[in-house]
Amino acid sequence: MSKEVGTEDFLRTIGALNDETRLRILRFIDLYGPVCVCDIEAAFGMIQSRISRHLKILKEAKFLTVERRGHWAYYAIRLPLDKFRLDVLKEISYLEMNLPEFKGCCKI
Amino acid sequence: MSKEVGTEDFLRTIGALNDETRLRILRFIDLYGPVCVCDIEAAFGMIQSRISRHLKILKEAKFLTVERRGHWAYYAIRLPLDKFRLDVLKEISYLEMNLPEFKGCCKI
DNA sequence: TTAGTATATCAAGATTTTTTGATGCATGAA
DNA sequence: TTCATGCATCAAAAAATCTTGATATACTAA
Repeated sequence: MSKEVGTEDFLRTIGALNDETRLRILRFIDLYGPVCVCDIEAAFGMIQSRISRHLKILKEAKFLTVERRGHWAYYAIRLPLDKFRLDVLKEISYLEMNLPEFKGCCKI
Repeated sequence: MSKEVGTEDFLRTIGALNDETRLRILRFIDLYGPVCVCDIEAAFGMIQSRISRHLKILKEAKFLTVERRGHWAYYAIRLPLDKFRLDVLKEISYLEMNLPEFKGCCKI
């Protein structure tokens, strides 16, 4: 961040973090690298539209990027990440949260 | 932060930041040192119950402390601030926000 | 005591956000 | 083509948050 100008971007970033599900998804992706939506869906036991929405919010807040490959959309931590978002990710890594296991679900 | 355990504290911290008015109040207090509620009320042109509520949220998120002196309650940045909250305050200091002027309103 | 001021809190309405289920759009296989 | 799958998006209900006005508390001065 830092070179951003208005409060709007900052609020979008903060708003993206203001939800426990999104924190868990963010940490999950941070840990398990690029994953597709169905991986998250399966791991978290949540319906697809819900996951999809949270991913969109995290993407718009510039924490994530998507890359589409065939059927699948792979979400990953956006690189490079600015200092503030890195600080946030580190802070999240310290949190005691119950994260689901990762088991790849996509048959590629 | 960092030594905090659950996501609850983190979410309280993030939630406190997830409001433009609170960002402005936080920056205002960061700039103008300990101020009383009526100072903020006067500067921001908002009613007292609204300011009071936001101050409470910022205090519960450990950004602020209160010290009561006679009629007045002086709010200040909590010291010492942990690294994450310091990072946040610095990030907020970069934001282009329109902050009201400070004019002490309390006749002590 | 009484009155006035600064602040906190409550309840109700307004606004925003989250969740769900339905639908639509691609892609790739048959 | 046709069909199934992965994902995005929409609308409506549910839940959370913000704002306001009213009221309560606590302190001070007269």
